[in-house]
Amino acid sequence: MARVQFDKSKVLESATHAFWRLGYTATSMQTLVAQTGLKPGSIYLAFGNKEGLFKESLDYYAEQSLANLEGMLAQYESIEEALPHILLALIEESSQSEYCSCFLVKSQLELSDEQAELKQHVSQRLRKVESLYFEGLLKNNSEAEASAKAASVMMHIFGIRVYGYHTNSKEQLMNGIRLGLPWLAWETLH
Amino acid sequence: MARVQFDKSKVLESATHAFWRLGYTATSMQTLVAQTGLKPGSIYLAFGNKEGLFKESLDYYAEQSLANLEGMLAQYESIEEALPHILLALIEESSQSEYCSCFLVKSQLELSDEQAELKQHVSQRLRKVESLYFEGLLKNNSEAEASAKAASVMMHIFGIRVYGYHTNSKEQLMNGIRLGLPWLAWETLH
DNA sequence: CACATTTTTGAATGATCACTCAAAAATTTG
DNA sequence: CAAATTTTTGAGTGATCATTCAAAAATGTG
Repeated sequence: MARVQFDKSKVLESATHAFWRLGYTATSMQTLVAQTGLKPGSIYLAFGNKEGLFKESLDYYAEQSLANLEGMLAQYESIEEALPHILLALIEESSQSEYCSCFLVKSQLELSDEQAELKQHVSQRLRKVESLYFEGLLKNNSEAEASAKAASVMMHIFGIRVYGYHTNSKEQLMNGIRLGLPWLAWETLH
Repeated sequence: MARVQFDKSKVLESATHAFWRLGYTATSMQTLVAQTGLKPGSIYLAFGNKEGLFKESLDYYAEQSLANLEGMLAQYESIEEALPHILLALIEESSQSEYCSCFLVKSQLELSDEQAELKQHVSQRLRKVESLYFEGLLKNNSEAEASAKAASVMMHIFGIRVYGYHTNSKEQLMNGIRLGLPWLAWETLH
């Protein structure tokens, strides 16, 4: 065959799902072979090695997340209006069965300094999310205010990702973020 | 030998350090053998298996953390006064080289539903931390207020643990938590 | 349609995984 | 101090790990 036969996006979809759920280390190549339907040789030809497939899975996830985020931001007048909806969606997501937290957050915490390059790769995608919030906040805030508010939003998102993974209490999460982010336009939620 | 020869607390210290830094899956028994100085047979006689050693390491870490937290809370008049110092210490910690985030948070996110028992074990220790904050907050707050504030504090702590692991900006973290926790007695910090 | 090129196949590789166990050593007990 | 009990030792276990590669199959090219 001179043309690629498999659907790369479907392969990345299933690889992402496996890595997301089990983590980088705990996902074996044999699991990936089973999940993607590809034979070992095909994976190694297309992605180099396990780390290569992991990186492309991270990118696949990050691109979808960023696109989804930009879509949400575009739907509202201001970021102060959009964020309550975005955060509510994260909280709703966290109460689903088989909730896996955030692939980027999980990967960030799993990687140690021995995998500095991979860790930086993840870190870069997380910074991209923060800069999206920062840019939006610059419209109605000074640079210092926008920076602090973006950091606060990121910490609350991380909070939801961790808190929501070990407890199942939407109400508790909502009360927490309403208290911590009082400058958002919560009144437009209903 | 009819008496245990090795110092259990020293063994748990080094095992905790390895699990904390590398994660449960990525820490091999051979690494643990090298780090603890014990031979495989001794580890298995004392702790049953890798999971048993991991659980005792989690408990070792959790007990130290809770004791340290209780010590900090006892030093101040109110929890509103104590928390700025506690959070500042977490931020300072996050800027150290070889910072490993929080062992409990990392473990919580690493474990999937396939390891439900271990996951619950971690979850229980995290809830213990939250209930400590909740109890302290009950002194000056209604039950509903104390509950929401405790959730907010936990989310900010999770935020510091994740944010501080991928970025190195004490200032950004401080600005973020001052903004999100305005009801704390920040003025007593200096 | 033949030949060059590229992809797929899947059994096999050596390394490393968690874990075992019989023998040796250390300690308690009588 | 001798016998009983318990711990330590460390080479060895089969299973699973990431990865390879020669042969087969599928396409592009002239």
